[in-house]
Amino acid sequence: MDWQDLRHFAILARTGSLSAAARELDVDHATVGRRVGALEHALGLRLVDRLPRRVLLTEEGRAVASLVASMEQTAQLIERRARGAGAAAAATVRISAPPAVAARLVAPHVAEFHRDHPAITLILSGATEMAALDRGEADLALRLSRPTDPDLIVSRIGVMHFGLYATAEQAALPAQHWRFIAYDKKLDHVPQQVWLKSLLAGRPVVFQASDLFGQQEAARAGMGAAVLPRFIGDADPALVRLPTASEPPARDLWLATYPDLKRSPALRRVMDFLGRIVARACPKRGG
Amino acid sequence: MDWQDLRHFAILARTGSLSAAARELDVDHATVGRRVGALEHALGLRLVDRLPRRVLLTEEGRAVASLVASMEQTAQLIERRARGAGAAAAATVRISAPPAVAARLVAPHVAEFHRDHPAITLILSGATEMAALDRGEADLALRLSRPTDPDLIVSRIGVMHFGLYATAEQAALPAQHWRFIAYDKKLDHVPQQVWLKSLLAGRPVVFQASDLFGQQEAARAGMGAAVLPRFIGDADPALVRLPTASEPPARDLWLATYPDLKRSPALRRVMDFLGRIVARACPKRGG
DNA sequence: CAACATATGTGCGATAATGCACAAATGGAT
DNA sequence: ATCCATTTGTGCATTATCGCACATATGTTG
Repeated sequence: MDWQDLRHFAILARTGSLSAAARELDVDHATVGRRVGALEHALGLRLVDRLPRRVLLTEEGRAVASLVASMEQTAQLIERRARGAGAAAAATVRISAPPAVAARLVAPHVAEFHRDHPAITLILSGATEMAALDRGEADLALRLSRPTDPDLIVSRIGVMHFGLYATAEQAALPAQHWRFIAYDKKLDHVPQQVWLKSLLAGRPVVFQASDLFGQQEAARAGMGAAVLPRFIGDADPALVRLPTASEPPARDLWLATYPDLKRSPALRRVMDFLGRIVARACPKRGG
Repeated sequence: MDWQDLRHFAILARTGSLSAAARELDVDHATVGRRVGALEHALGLRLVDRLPRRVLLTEEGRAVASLVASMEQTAQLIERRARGAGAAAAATVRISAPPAVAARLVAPHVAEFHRDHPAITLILSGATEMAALDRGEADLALRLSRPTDPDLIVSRIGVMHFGLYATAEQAALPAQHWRFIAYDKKLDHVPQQVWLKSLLAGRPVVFQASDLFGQQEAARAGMGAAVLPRFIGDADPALVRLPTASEPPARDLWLATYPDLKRSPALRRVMDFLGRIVARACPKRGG
């Protein structure tokens, strides 16, 4: 007797129709019908009378349904216990992410994570090298380039979109008077920098900063226009997004960890949390 | 969460190894491994530590195992209740079979059936027409020709083998002195009769009977050789089987009933019983 | 009374699960 | 110390299951 057949029957007994049970189980109504038929065959009993638009339980069906309901309660207990086992586990999880992502994307949400998982301590550090995982300095790494180490479990969890931002005052100037803020030369290969250079059209870079925060602060001070991730630029009330002649770049966000670490319930909770906030701030589709 | 994964885990928890659980479930050890792995993934927990020659439950595994044990008990209760529902059902089941099959194949075993299912009353009648089902005179029909009514559920449950039988005294006579016992002319189309006629080679039919019993009694009385089903001829100590120039015929045994009748637990019990005794007396292979 | 939404039933192709065969490792027996 | 029986793990071919599309029927609504 296949217990999954019992599960389908339990849901059918509760909902009264193959279609409703199918929706709850997220399978096809045909599957529910076949599964319950298989159960009837295995038990040698008729559990349901099939009518054109609903099913009725037979007397035997009601008897089995009351037994299988206790199995359903136990299964739900197992699932709750599994969730509890994860949440209750005291653990420390160390996250490494590019500084801007760490400070502006992750850090603002750690309070809500802590509220839901008080026993898990997060340690967040800003870094861009993959070595953070290798050196044992982090359990999870968020990165803008796909990690290539074959021993890592890697998943693409979002897309970072960019825009060009300045104060409203700067934005009101004629476009040929716009000034720009860039990274220094060692980051000339970075897609955002490449894009910024393509926009210059003879207009000057008046400030160079080695990190995004400096660029953002300079833009807020009216120095000029800077390329910022949308989740930063759109959230800053002092800045507006400028129109641009070409589409801004988009960069995938990757999450990497080691397989044995992934077995840890605490780490999985953190991965789920990062997946959710990245999905909100950096959706895979559209900007 | 797939309840069948839970079932595999329940057995693994009880037996301590993938191989032992596989034997109990009658599946491959690889299947048990995959199923338990799927459960671990669904729950986000590690339930077992896999060692080279055994598995150990983790602390979480022990917790889940104690919960799933109650599901196992409930499932066993459901199965026992299903068997009880079948066995306890008071019912009358009417069987129609060719007379020889009814009297010599089925009747000798009804005592054992009754012992196992005291609440089911069997009514056995000898008939060869399919109309017995149509007229509502029988619930189950055993037949030597495949029933063709599309509304019937039909299954081939055995093969009746035949032989030529006579007393040892008759058998000791020179073959050219052998005499034969046949059906009367109206059964000339029946395969056994066709075969018998093919064996005559100028030797006489000295007795004709309209039924098998008369033929068997005449053969026992030394009148000559008769074609009998093996399960009759081999079981008669007064008769021996004669060598023949050609292979005897074999006829399929078919069991037929109506679909709604088949849902009856009592009828299924009887069908199982008939299937077993026919399989023993008239196996599908070899003679 | 007609139309429509939703139910169950079924055949078939695609996908997932299983069994099989093999490899590697281990613990007990000799 | 060696050998053997039995374990777990894995790739691949085969088989079973599922989803999909369609048919039919029905109950509710306009």
